[in-house]
Amino acid sequence: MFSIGDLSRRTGVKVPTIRYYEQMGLVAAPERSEGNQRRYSRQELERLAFIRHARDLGFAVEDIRSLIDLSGHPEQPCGHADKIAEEQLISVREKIAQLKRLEAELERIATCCNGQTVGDCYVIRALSDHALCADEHG
Amino acid sequence: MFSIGDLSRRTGVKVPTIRYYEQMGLVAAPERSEGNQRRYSRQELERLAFIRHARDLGFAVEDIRSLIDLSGHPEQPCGHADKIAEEQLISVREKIAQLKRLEAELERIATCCNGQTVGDCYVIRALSDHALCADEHG
DNA sequence: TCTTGAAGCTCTAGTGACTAGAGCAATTAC
DNA sequence: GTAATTGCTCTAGTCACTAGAGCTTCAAGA
Repeated sequence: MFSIGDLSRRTGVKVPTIRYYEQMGLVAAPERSEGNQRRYSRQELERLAFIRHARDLGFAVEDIRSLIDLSGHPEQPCGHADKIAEEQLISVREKIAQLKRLEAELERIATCCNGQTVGDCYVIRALSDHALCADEHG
Repeated sequence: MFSIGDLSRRTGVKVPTIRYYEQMGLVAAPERSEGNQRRYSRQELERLAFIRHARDLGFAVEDIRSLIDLSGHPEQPCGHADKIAEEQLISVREKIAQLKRLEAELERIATCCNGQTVGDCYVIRALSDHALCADEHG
């Protein structure tokens, strides 16, 4: 049996976060010691590692809930799991595209400032006047 | 003079968000009509457009506060403004790098599933077993 | 002038995914 | 036995909004 601290060290999930996941129903409430401390089995360790891994990949808690539900039914078709992963991939790609637009604009703004004072600072001027932007962002 | 709705239409900032910015002290409390409704001047319109633009570029509200303070002192050196923009650029680049790692991993996971059921679904297996990952992420 | 409907007002609470802190109790190592 | 560490519950804070209730004001047409 593992204490909550053991679980935290083995999965990389912080102790308060584990308790938060329990509150949210992502992990089941575990057994308790005589002194009311949480005691986890290996199965619960694995589930938490699964959650950690999915969070690292950017899945929302609700998606993780679905994936956990699915993994409890290994005989069902996996179209739903594939769909969740694919949508996550699409969402990550959209975020990358948006951030790249920002990067381009910021790069232009941050490197074009040859001014000495705020009065002729390109950063401030560019923010004040959208017309100075190279293209649409946001 | 503009109503809060005029301001919203002209800047693209939603009405509740304008009120929220006022509460946060990002925009000053404007004059009021006899019936207690907000009435904005052109100057306030421009400030809100500045804020909108900076938010679109991903600046945090605290950074925007600094940039606004700076823009009120055009005679001061603009090193601080440049620094804020540069740090924002660095932070955007870090986010892009992290998301690209996720993209690679998700692509591998989402496209490798040739299974029919959850039991042999690569998405579920990859999440359960970090050892299946191509490299470190998260 | 009256009426109607849109727009405005304040206030509270909710979002997501945690994080921080207070004030205790239990466990573990020496 | 004792001291340090770890654990417990509970509340509140983070960020940047967003939603909703219940009310008032405004602008345009009849």
